[in-house]
Amino acid sequence: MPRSFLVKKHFSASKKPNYSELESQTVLAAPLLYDTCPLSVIPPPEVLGPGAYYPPLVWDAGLLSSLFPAGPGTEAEAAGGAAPALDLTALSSEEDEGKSSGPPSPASAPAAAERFRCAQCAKAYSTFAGLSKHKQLHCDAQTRKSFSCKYCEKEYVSLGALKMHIRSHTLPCVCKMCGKAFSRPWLLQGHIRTHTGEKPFSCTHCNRAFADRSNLRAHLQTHSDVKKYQCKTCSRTFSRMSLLHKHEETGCSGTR
DNA sequence: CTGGGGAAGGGGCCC
DNA sequence: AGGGCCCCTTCCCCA
Repeated sequence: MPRSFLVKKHFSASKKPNYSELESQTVLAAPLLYDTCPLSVIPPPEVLGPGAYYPPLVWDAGLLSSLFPAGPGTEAEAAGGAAPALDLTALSSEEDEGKSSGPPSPASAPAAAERFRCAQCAKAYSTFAGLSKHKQLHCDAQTRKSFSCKYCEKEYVSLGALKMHIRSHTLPCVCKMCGKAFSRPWLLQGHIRTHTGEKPFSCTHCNRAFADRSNLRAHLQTHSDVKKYQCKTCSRTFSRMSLLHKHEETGCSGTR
């Protein structure tokens, strides 16, 4: 399971997840002002999973210092494993899947892009911030106490990570034109383009314009004879991974 | 049925 | 540390 689309299609009545609880909250009941999107929505305590918490940790101002007693990024504390391990292996493996932009192989020689390496899983990062976030979201979560989301089974080691996740439930960024809500401001920006018709990303081959850069990137594949995604069986190439998956699922004949 | 476009979600990285 | 952007990925719909 590569990803869980926690807030997917909640505006479709037929496929709407159980967000009755969320919809009763002030975040979504607020005026539909996309330009007043609260960028740092701190969920009220009742939003967070009560049973899954370690109460003294939750809203304590000294929380982070308690999580990182020796300062963030200390390899020793990461490898210490003093706290009881949590079964977040599924989450970790999920996160590692399909990340072609991930760090280089741990086996390779140290390089500029590998200056910061996770002591637990050996993943390397070019910046300390990258390593720090990785540890907070994944590896440290296996050895530290965690913050659990009330709405789903996800657990995070830091309040910041949990806050970011909870936004996918609270959807603080609301479009004032249609009322649709999003977890992040830039998602809302992209959505607003569907109203304004703005398409800032143009194809240099056919001048077709797109509102989303990723969609342009996918479109560019259609201009290429040899496309990015190739079937290992028949060598046929596809412009999108989803098309390759379809091809494989329907049974590659091995020809063509 | 297949390919392509539109829309959206989430993690990683940079500032 | 947090915000914003980038990138990848997925799902849905339509021609």
